[in-house]
Amino acid sequence: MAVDEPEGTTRRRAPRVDALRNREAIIEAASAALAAQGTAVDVREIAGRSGVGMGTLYRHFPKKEDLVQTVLRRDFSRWADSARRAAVDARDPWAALTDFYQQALTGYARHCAIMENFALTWSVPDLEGIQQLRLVIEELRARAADVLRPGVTTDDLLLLLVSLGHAVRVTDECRPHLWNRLLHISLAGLRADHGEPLPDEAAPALRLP
Amino acid sequence: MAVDEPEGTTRRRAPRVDALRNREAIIEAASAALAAQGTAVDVREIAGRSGVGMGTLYRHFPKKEDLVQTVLRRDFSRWADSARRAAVDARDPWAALTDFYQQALTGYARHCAIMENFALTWSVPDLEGIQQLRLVIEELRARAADVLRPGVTTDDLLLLLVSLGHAVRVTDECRPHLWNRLLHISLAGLRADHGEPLPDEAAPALRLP
Amino acid sequence: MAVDEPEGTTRRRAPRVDALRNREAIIEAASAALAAQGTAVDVREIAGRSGVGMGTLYRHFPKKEDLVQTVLRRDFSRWADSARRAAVDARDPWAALTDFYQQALTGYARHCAIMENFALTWSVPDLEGIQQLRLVIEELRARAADVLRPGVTTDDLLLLLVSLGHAVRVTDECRPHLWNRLLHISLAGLRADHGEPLPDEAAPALRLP
Amino acid sequence: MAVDEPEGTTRRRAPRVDALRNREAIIEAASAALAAQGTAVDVREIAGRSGVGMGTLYRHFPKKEDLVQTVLRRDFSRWADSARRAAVDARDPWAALTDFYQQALTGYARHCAIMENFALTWSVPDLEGIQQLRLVIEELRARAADVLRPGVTTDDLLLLLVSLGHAVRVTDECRPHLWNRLLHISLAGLRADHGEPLPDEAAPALRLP
DNA sequence: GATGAATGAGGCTTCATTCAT
DNA sequence: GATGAATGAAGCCTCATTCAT
Repeated sequence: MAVDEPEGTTRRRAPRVDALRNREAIIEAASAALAAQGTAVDVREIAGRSGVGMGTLYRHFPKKEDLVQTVLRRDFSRWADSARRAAVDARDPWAALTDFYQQALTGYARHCAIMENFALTWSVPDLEGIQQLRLVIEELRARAADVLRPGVTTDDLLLLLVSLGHAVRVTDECRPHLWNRLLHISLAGLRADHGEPLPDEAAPALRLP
Repeated sequence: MAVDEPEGTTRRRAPRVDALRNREAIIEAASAALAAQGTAVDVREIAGRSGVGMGTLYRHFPKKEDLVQTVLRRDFSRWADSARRAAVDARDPWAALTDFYQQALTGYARHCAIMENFALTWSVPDLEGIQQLRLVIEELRARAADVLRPGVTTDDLLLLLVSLGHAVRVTDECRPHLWNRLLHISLAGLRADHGEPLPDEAAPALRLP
Repeated sequence: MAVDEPEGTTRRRAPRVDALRNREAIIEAASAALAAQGTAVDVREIAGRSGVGMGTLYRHFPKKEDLVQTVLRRDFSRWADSARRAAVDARDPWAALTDFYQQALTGYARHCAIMENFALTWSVPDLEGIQQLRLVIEELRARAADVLRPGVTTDDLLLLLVSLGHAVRVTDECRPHLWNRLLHISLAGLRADHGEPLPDEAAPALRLP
Repeated sequence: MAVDEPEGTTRRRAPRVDALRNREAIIEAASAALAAQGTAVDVREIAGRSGVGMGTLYRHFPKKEDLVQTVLRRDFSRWADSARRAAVDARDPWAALTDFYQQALTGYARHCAIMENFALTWSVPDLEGIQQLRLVIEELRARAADVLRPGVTTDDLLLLLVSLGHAVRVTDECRPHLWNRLLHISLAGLRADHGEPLPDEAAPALRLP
């Protein structure tokens, strides 16, 4: 403890440089480990990969869950961002939508833990990060309203992303491009040239047109 | 003894013939537990729920994996069967396809462990049970060929099922009918009235139409 | 229960023929299993090999230990007998002794559980069966007294048997005749042509001649 | 902290450097437990005796087998060493041999697990530790060649050790010096004053002289 | 602040023994 | 009496978390 530090103080001091570096190392290692093995990954492995001891890891993240959330928020945001950027570069609203899906699914869908987490979107709707993605999708939907089948909501588009994300994960290793066909099919289904309204969420249709 | 035995009672102290009843109890309990918690469920919990001791459970299923496989094969088959039956009753090929998805997704998609297992479809393609489902889908596809978008394969339809199954699981508790809308969208995408060919699985399209 | 059986009677009735047959089958199976795997053998395996159920086995032998003791006594006696017979046929007292060892070690030394049990000879000296063997050895010793080194006791000879039995068991599979050389060496050491007295058992010699 | 630490205390809450102390405590406890109960000893008991938790034990030795091997190698080596030292101090080659056996049998022969392990000498001849012992015995044999019965091999001497080791173990508790007499007898049999050659290992003699 | 050793609850599995038919 | 299913106490091992240095 520094000599000029007043007793009993809790003044926030700038964190040590190495503490920051450690924190980053932990997050990077955790990101890789979570991507590869999902949230079931052993904390020891993360500590090992980051080159820090267990104590250090637990100083920065008192519970495994804290670390997982931190990493997932970061990775999730990056993912959402990369997908958003793909969309803004597009030449028209429809291309924006398709490029968005393409990038989102290509980019992070193989991140095991993101997919696990993404599945929680609806059970924990205020999940940080998801709002960001919602906003992007909402805007894409608004801009593409003319070419979208009437009644398609942001939730529909979000769920489609979750759904296709799972398809990607499932086929990534053995049939790496199969999901792309599914994306085409789904996107075709989103286009405006279909007459029937979509079923009301509150009243499940037992008969399909 | 047997005649005055009230129906539906008998738990604790199960004998000879009731080995079967125990076996069924174990399978039922395991089915419920696997559906709710996936394959990570504790064997003790299954034993507890079935009302049998660990030894009994392990007499019937020497390894946890044996029990899991037995239950999954059963549940998977039932699932596939119920979906198939929904299809055969349909009034036309297209309705057969849509009813099949409707039933498949309504029926068992909330079964955690089936979904885990189903996700392995492509990495372990000879997974028992999957062939049965493939055959059903293959036939549905053949019958509906006229109304299906050209180029749609059995694998596409199978992956769509896996993909929507995930959507069901994800939204089942909080938005129980949301997936239905996604199903409509995807089915619309499968219809014949779309001009462009689907992308070749071997050559990933970087640009979507 | 037979009609003419008086109430409350405990008159020993002749055991059923099949009960006897079962008992024998259990003992035979246990003998084989114990010989091969020692007392650590699974009771289930014995029941399986004998073709009876667990309940039958436990009716005849309420504890695993009871069965083990029964079998070992039988096998031990047979062993002792076969060794004794080899001795009585010998042409002279020394040959009787050597043939006895030869037969004893050749015959049953590969019986895992007998060896385990034989090791208990001294800690449970009234072990049934051991007395029989002691008598045989005592007689052999008496008859061979002239050619035996003075002071050699029955216990010495018995311990030599236990000791060599272990050597047999240890080398039986990979060097099946090595123990025979050790037997020769030991027997040579038992002959009369050595001057020094053997150390008193009560006073451990710290210095050897 | 270190200077005022009383010697020989410290149990519970062991730190950094004391990982070594813990490791040693585990090994000591395991050595005692293995000596007393053989390799069937419960891992929990070893942990309990060492005053560490299961986790600590498994940190140092990931599998029970690892701990067992570590301890046995250590104890075996110590045993072999103590026997070797007894031999080098002897006044002549014959005394070296006898002192070696005396020490080897006195010292560690009561170590259950070493005996279990030693019994595997021939089935796993490259068992670590055994080579060390072989070398010692080989040298003793060479030096004592003049007084040894012709044809006695290192394997003979090694098997004699195993064999007598078993005798020690068997009699250790109830007749603690009985084995000493057997050792005298065997050693007498090893001396040069016997005319007949030992039987060839490959051709079992059916008739003894 | 960093380190990594220590902890112990909890998971899978085996097997001697009991019990209902 | 026979049967074999049921029982449950151990036994081995893992891993999130805490703690002394």
